[in-house]
Amino acid sequence: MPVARERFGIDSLRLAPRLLGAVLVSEVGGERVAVRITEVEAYAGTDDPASHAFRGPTPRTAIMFGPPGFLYCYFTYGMHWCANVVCGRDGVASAVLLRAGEIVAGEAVAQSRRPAAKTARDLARGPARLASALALGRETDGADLCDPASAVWFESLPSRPAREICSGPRVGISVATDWPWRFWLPNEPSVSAFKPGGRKRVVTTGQTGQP
DNA sequence: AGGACGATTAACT
DNA sequence: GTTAATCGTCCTC
Repeated sequence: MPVARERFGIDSLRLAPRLLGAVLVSEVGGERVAVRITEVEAYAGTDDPASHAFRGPTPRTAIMFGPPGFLYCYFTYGMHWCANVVCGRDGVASAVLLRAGEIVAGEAVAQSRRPAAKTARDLARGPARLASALALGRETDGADLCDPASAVWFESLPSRPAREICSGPRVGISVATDWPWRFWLPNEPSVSAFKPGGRKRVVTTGQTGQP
């Protein structure tokens, strides 16, 4: 059973830490793959210069301005797809980029989709790799994560953030680089290496955000 | 109509 | 550490 839509109806900064440890499942082409999310980034729509939604809705970003609980997939660098969870209330373009995870089911399928992956931890280490392992792309853009018949859904979503969470600047952006809106679980092999844009690591113990 | 660039990855030196 | 690959999207003319 998918997670109820109202669970996604919160701001990206509050949803992002809760997505750490969540299990996302995709069933595309009859093949099922599940991933435990270990790294995410929050994007705040029209308030966030790094967000695709910053300059208002376009055909590509329209899904982010709608109700929560949908998948926003976008194509980048001429060859890769990345996937976001649309959150926040209807009309507010809030979303969380899924940056990395650990494959917990369908590893052989994931490996067949990611032939370049040398080890299991590389299967979903990075946003485009995660999308590729789960076959998220043009076909799943706009997928309703809360529809029981959907090809993509969350099997679990922690009601509280993990006990220990790290945060730091987001990766691969050129604006708002000092906003610590990237979140990851410590000691996870699937979390991509830190890249230019920030060297600091802020360890948060205890719970993050509001209940 | 044209062009710059990107929420990246893999394969190099 | 560096760089090619590759094309949809969006901005400018």
